[in-house]
Amino acid sequence: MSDDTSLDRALNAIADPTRRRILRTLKDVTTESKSANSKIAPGPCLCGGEIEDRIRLSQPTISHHMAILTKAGLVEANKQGQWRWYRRNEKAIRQVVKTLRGKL
Amino acid sequence: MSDDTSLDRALNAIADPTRRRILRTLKDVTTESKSANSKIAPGPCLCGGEIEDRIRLSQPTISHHMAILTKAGLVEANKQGQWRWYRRNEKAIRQVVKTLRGKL
DNA sequence: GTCTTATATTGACATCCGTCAATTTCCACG
DNA sequence: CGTGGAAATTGACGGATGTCAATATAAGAC
Repeated sequence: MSDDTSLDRALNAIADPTRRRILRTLKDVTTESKSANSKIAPGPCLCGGEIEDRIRLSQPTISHHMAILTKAGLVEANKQGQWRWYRRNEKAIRQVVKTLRGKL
Repeated sequence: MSDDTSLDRALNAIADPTRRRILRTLKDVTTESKSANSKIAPGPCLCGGEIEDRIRLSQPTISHHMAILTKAGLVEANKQGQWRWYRRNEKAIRQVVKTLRGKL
């Protein structure tokens, strides 16, 4: 996949406010140390339902956005049983900013 | 205008490939030292017609994109007679990258 | 197997967006 | 004035996009 397409996808993903909220939510959980109400809690991850709870949009909508963020490489998904744990791909996110600084 | 709206507008502007081409075209002219075929050439600027020539899209389309880029603050427009000279707003562009690094 | 829960997919809807042709506005110059 | 060129605006069109309800799929628990 060409680098241009990659930047395209990343920028498209980032341009949507809801998806930026999701990325931010995924980041906050890192320092938040999710405990009680968390369903399993394998580190700085959130599953779809938890994201749904925090973003307050329908489950299909969240699923849709997570697919876009994943395809853009900005988050990684880890399937574990019936859950999918989402984690930010910090390296990819930094790379977008870096590429932007050069290509803009 | 809120900072969030500002980032929103900037990201929206940047997310479109054509507008990124325009920004890049505007940057290239800086080192290109436009001479012969240039109509007036007041420094590192391009007028609408010149951008139209290089991007190869219709005049209304270019005008549309320039309005979006200008509203986002990424380019500045300087009206001079019947021409409008467009220049990159380097400070604003750097600011977007910086804000992104923090807010993403 | 059946039930329950988590996620994905489908289909529909309204809205937004990029593009162009046609027209209008603005402005310099005879 | 009027003419001509540059840019903005309008209107239309097709395509993409965000959202949800309904349904389907997957997978653990009983």
